[in-house]
Amino acid sequence: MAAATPPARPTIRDIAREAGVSVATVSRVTHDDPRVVPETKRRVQEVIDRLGYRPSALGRALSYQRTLTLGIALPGLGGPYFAQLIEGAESVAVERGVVINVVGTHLRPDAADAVRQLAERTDGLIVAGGTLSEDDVADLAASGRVVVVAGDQPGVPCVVTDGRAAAAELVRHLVEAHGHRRLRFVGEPDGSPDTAWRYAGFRDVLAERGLTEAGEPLRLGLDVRSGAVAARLLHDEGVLPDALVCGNDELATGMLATLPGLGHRIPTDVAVTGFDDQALAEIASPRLTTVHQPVADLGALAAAGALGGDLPARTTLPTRLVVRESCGCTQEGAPR
Amino acid sequence: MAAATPPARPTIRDIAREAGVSVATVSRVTHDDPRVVPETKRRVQEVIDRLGYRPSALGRALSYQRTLTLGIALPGLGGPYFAQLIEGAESVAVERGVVINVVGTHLRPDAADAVRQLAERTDGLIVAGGTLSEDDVADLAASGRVVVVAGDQPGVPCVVTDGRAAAAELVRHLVEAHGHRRLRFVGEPDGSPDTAWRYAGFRDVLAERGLTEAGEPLRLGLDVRSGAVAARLLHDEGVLPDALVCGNDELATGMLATLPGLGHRIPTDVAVTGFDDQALAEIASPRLTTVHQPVADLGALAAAGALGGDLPARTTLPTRLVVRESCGCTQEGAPR
DNA sequence: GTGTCGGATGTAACCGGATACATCGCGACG
DNA sequence: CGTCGCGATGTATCCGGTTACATCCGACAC
Repeated sequence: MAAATPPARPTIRDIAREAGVSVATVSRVTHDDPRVVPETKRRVQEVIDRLGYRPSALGRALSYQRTLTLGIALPGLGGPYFAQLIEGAESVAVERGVVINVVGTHLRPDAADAVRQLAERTDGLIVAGGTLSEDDVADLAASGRVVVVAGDQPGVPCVVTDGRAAAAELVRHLVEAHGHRRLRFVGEPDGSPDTAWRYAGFRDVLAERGLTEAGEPLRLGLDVRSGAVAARLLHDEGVLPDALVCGNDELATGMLATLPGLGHRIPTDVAVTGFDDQALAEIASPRLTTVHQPVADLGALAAAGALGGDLPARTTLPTRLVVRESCGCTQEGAPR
Repeated sequence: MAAATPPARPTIRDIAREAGVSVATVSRVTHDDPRVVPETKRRVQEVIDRLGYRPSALGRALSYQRTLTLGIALPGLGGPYFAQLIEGAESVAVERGVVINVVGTHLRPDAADAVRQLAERTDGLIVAGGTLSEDDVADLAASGRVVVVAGDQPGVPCVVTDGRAAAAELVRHLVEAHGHRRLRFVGEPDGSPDTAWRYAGFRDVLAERGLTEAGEPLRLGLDVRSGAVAARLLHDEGVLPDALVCGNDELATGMLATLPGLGHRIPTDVAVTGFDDQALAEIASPRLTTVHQPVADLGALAAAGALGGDLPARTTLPTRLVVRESCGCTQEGAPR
């Protein structure tokens, strides 16, 4: 039997020696350089195939001074929001022959370090809002790396949606179309800049209408489970507000799933709204009134910026209010 | 005014020159080598700080022949399953001072290539089942890379759960405890090995009991939206089976959300089961009967294997049947 | 005074590629 | 027949680190 060869990866010099040519010629063959005469090319290619040679990405990167990689740093990998962001970025990356590397930081005590590591191995970096402190991002940008923030940060190119205005539009719908006056926000404004802006928009409208919040924001995470927790919390408080404005769709879905079991009908007893317009929102019952965000477009734009170079300091993409039934509108779109 | 220095990253040689020492000394300082005399160390450190020098990860990796990075290749980044897998892996990675890089391939025409690229830059690789063809994985492993498959593949170290046995246990519950005889599988068995095993377990029990499938598998994706589609499809067929065995929780949740609206009560008219026991399963209404998988443990084990080295050819982690209400059991856990 | 030893630091090679420039060989042309 | 030009290939250097080994120097012992 053939002795199992220790699978040491051959280097370009191994190939050169074995094929009786110079490393330059091997490199030319791997780059399809037309200057190599067919016969030589064939011979080299044969050796490459036989030895299973593949140029080391590391060596290449060092020499090119480019890694052909785009980095994306996110707080966590859960949730459709980030998946969509990545998809958007991926579409651009594929076009440019670049591969995407993602890191999630929310489990890491050394988040900033992990991202720096990533930055080190990529040509450009997309940092999602809330992944790092502003200082860390600024630091990164200052160290000569191309950084784009999907979210909000002065001094660094950003791609954003106007969450504040979007939330305001949503809340205005609740107030104007449905006459709700006792509104409560669900989500942790201090948890992420996005949530903070949404909360700000929420408060804008209350102020505008001379309303007061029906209680402190319910400071919970942005996941389904937190929605269930929030529902129980509210139920235990006794009296529910007219409407619950949730930080995102998952949170809202958790409430949608839990409130009816506690005897609160939606939207009759209480209206619920989401944010993001994810797949869930359309499936939920009642279907969720929410704000559509062009998340994939954000990702694509950020990717183009991070790879291409010049992006204006700030690009704002439009959102769209999606009125379904959880706010109290009918299937046909009429209020109540 | 100081002319804005072009933010070119200083190299180790820049530091050496500026500090009046050799590159070896600089390297020693960055490694906290005790052989450097304090005074020298201080001087070098000062220059490092002043110029903002950070050793290039690329250069280091090339020299070390290690990247201190663990790669994870997944089909897509959506869905809680993969998020959990990554979390499990991350816990191990953090311990070992290794950073994780993730790539998703489902949007890439050149999936195998993208993963190879990743392999190139990492010390070990976790490939989720269904990400690549078996050939591609074998190829990768053959090229001297440490590869662990989270899923099923002969010839490569695997960490798995026994999806076939788990599915069988689930289906047996439907048949024995609830007396369901007309069962239908929802999901695309050819779509991923996991789904294939689950379908196999499903068929095992049917065969065992002399039952026949109540129709072909509904070959759909594993997401919420597909569940909604499946529900409509079934409704349009007219007569529903006794029980729907779904490929995962998301699919099941989609059905849970859609069937009632079409006039089918769950579990009275039709039982529905999921797979994976994700957060959704507990929140859904009715709460979803499903199979708990130790996904994070899988991730952790795979990471340990990919980083540490020797993992047995195949490690199987136990699953647990989680009986809730969507199968027809009552809250208290009694059948019907 | 000289030999020895050890600690601090420097020199140079190496990791795996890419590539500017040098070299070589050959046909064409004056 | 010498030379020029050009196409094919080789040589050597660089990318940014690490590190085995060499070197230098002062202290100490004899």
